[in-house]
Amino acid sequence: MRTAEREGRGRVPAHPEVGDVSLQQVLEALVDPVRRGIVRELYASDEDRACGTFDLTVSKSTATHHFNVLREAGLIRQRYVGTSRMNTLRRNEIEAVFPGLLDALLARGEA
Amino acid sequence: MRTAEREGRGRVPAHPEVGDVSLQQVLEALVDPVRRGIVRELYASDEDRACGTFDLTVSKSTATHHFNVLREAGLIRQRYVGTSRMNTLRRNEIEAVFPGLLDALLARGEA
DNA sequence: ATCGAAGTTCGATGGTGATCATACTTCGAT
DNA sequence: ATCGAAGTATGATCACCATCGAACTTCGAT
Repeated sequence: MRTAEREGRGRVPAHPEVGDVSLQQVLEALVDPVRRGIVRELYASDEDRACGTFDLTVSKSTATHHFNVLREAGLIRQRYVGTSRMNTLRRNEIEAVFPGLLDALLARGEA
Repeated sequence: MRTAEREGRGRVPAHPEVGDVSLQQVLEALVDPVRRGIVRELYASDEDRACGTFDLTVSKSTATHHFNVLREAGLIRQRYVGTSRMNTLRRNEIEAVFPGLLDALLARGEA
């Protein structure tokens, strides 16, 4: 198999199993308001979203950093489509491992 | 009224309304594993607990700092009894403002 | 009135993480 | 084959925060 490891540009980035991620890591990911904003947008839209389509207040390189942190915490799944990197919330997996967490964090309209 | 402001040593420390605390502040309080351990013990015991009775891995001065952070985030209530400072979880108030949050964070046996 | 127990206060320190600019890569479109 | 758009990599900077020790305060008990 050759194509399985590639999709778009470069290697497919590492996506841990949500069950292998510690609560500590998840909280460290979600304590940042920019990242919580990303998760909130994904939670609301329920569609693939390219990194560039988010309403972010930080530079592109910082945005890349935040998306990486979210992916490594098992919160989002990323894949390439052309030059765009599409993002989805791993909602069901998160709910299975951390039941109620996303709802509790996103319930209020807060950033 | 004179005694209302005093109870045990010094002034009664400031306890914000939970509704006035931002989710950001609550998360910043709960992202620290030592503080989450304190909350977990309070959640399990459901009784007043003196600071010194907790199973903490840090020095006394650091412990004081952590309890202060939790109080200022609206998560615990503190009062003096003799030289001891007793702590309770503000469970109902937290549940009213951030429903499901404590359960989601403390569900797993994780620190 | 003394002593110890329980916390507090006060700097100092060290590590971590968010941020940015710059340079670079990769892809699609022309 | 070139160009621009979308992101990535890298290195630097900066602020914040957890941590500690040492000195201090306050209270109850003797």
